[in-house]
Amino acid sequence: MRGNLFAVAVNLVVLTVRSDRLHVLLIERGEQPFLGEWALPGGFVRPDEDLVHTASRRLGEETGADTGDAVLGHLEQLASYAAPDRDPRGRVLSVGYLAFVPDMPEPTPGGGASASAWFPLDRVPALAFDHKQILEDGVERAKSKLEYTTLAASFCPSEFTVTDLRRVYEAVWGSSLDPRNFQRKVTSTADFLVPTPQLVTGGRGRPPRLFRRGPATALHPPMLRESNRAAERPLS
Amino acid sequence: MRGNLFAVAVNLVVLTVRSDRLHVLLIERGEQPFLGEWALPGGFVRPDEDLVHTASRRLGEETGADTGDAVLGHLEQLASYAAPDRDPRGRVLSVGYLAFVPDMPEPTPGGGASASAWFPLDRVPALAFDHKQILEDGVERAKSKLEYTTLAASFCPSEFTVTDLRRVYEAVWGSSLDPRNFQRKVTSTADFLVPTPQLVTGGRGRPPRLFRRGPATALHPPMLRESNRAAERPLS
DNA sequence: TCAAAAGTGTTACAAGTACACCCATGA
DNA sequence: TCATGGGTGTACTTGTAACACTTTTGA
Repeated sequence: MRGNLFAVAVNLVVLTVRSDRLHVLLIERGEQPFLGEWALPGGFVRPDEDLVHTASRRLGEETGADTGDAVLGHLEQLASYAAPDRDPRGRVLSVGYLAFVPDMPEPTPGGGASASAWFPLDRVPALAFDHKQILEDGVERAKSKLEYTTLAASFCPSEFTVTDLRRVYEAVWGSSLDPRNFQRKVTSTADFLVPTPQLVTGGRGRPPRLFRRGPATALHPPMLRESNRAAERPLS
Repeated sequence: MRGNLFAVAVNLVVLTVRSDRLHVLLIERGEQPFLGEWALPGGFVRPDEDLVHTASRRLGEETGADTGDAVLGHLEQLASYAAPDRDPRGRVLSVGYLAFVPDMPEPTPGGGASASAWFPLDRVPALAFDHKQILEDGVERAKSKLEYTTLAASFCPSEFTVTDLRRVYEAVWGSSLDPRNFQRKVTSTADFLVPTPQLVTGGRGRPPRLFRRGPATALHPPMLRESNRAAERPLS
């Protein structure tokens, strides 16, 4: 076997929707290199540890929730990054992971971080290493995954309304969707949403019904974003 | 930096269409471990070499064509595999790459291989390491990429007929498509196919026109495979 | 002139878009 | 009772499926 060895790290693009905007979890580095700069959470893969185990462990440490195995949330491999000069310490390969989590309290930093916080995607600071690229790849993957899977529900708590789900799509895609057609589309897709007997009272209009995730994973036919069809209609 | 280091390899899922069937390029290992068994072509990443450079270099060595940079063919990263026990020599992370190449002459083995050959996908022997998994992931990725991109043309030579292109879809998906509707679909997608003035004579029927690839990369709306439509209409 | 493959036209149907309209609640 | 958001009905439009039909060649 060749002698050129790599350190292998995992970096997480953890996305959530807060206040109708897509946010990413960033940590402030508590050690060299890039001490004090913002970066994606991550860590080195331990001996005898599989990649997804490292990712799920670090995700739990940063968010407090065990989102890797739980019903809520979603974790998948994104891509690997190994440019020879991407880390000043030497040859480090980073495997990017993409995570969707429901909105949760402020994070508690772990794993070599001095602070951590949720950033809206249009307010992301300069990032250490090549993490800007990893983040962009993750966001692009997230946008297209919503088109042909039911993963948007991974951003929601265990029970949610159709409007909650629509706001996830609008936040991730940055465009607005027709509430009436959206309602019909998601409620008529078999096994996507399971209705509960409960309605949410206290809001302004007619109380919406609460749903749970169904067993469906794919959306056929897909939900199309604006950009696929015609000129984009910005949200705001 | 931690002391647990990995060797990093690249493994290629090289697909092509020969005789209307999807084939994968396999090598017979010329060294330990798994000496004499079939495996995906690959190799270790050299110092100062980026992942895609390793992949493109090894692809060129195995096929004789420089398909990574050329107009013909396609090369993309697939996923990384790093189970602790996947290689008996120690901790080895393998980055899978997926390549589409036009049909070409028999390959010449390189890089630690004693032989290499194209195998139809339904005649693939047992594979070394976890290469069966990598191959399955690559084939599944290929199938879905044909749905929403123009990459099917990467399997064709620089000039090809609509029927050539249709046979690519049929070989990869393992299903047959209506030649008349397929014709309309691909010729009416802007910038997918650029007509040349030439017709192919010598065949049995009306001579088909030759096309080149256009600049389009995405297919909107996507080309749907049978399985997508059948799955969505179960027992009513 | 016949068989075969390329390519066009047409009808039927499925799905998405746009929007009118009704429902159920809080203020 | 009005404003607000949830939810349904429906005409219009786009795209696919199925298939009849014409075109252009070799045998």
